[in-house]
Amino acid sequence: MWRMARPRKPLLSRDRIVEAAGALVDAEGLEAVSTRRLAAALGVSGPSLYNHFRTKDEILEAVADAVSARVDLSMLEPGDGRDWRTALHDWAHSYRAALADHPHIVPVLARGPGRRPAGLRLADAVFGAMTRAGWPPAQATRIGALMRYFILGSAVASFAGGFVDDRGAYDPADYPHLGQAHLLADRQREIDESAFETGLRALLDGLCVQYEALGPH
Amino acid sequence: MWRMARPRKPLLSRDRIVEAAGALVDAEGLEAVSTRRLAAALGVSGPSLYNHFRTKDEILEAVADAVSARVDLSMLEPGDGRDWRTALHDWAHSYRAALADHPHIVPVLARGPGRRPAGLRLADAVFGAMTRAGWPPAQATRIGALMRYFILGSAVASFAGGFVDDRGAYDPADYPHLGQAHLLADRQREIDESAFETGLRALLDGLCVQYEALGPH
DNA sequence: ACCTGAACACCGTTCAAGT
DNA sequence: ACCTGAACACCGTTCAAGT
Repeated sequence: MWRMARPRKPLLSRDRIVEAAGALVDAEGLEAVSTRRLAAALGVSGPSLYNHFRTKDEILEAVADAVSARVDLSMLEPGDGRDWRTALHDWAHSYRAALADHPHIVPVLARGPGRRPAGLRLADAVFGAMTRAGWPPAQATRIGALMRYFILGSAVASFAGGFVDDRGAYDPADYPHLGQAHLLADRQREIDESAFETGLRALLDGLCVQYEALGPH
Repeated sequence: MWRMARPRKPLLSRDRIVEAAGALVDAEGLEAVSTRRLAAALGVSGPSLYNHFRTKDEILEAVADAVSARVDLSMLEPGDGRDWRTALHDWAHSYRAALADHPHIVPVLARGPGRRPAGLRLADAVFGAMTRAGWPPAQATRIGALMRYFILGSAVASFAGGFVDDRGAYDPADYPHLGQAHLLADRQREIDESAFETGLRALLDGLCVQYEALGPH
């Protein structure tokens, strides 16, 4: 008589948890994620999650990391033919697109790369591409950071709040310049989009100015 | 025998609540603010707050608005002599300084101006200054938005997380370019500062390029 | 009008117990 | 090793009751 077969199959895994948490965040937002709700979605009881993650926060970090991991980095890789400006431009768009797909997790991502490996890979890829293009290392680091600031700042403001839907919420008399039309909810989407484009172009134009000043390549 | 004097003096007011909430946020962070803790700090019981605010979130919005209200806007006012580029530069610095003074509320601020009056006044002031300088209204709106993206994105990343203190947290082999030194915690502060400066300059240089293209003034 | 205590429906996390 | 139920110490918010 042989002993009982040990746990035939773990019900949970880090990957399954992250996937379910991501789906819950996407569907109902960050504040809808509780350990009990998430566990229920996985057909399991609340405390089970703690066999795979130390805290709920770690689960959300992992969800954020999974989104970072989906950002296209091909334009920053050594083999790619694009010049640094074009590479930065295309990367910014692919980054923004990944965030737009998962707007509710953006505030977690914006807190900084933390220990998230995919976030660090992003920073590393930009750094590598910029140094290869001739930027000094210190400047390459700054470019990675400042692009992140702009892209994530734009995403937080655009995808997580913005102006209010209610047309009567503002008294035009209080804001002499904006009063007319510029802060209505239905205009907000196009403002966000065009402000992102304008800002990205300004950033890249400005970096070109600094690049010229480095001397010939 | 005259009837009991009616509530001699309200114990609470919106202003007192916002002030206490702000102090609590500054001292212990956003997640330390519970209605019970806040009420206790005010010498009152939890539900009392609901006589003055509809939700806890509204209290935090008011705290965020109070921080916005402290941003210096003098450089954007009609009388001021500064050209638009200098005004934008100085405003960005005063904005960042106000956020650095209250780092824990930054994530709330970053969600967008919402219904917060001080946030809207900021947007209005930038819009007014840019149109007076000759920018077309649509561009003036975008400049306000894109500057906000950059300033708040930088503040969220810098003041609320960033890289990790633990020097052993990263395996350099995983990040060939960053491995050496660029992501150590003690370097993070100077990186944030210099990346902000570099990005701000790039943004302003880039806007100047676009401004020239508008034609003569 | 403004504050209170009690209560409701939740939280994140720990832990002894089971297999 | 991995999952469970029970429990702890909290939450935000509502509401009847008091003054």
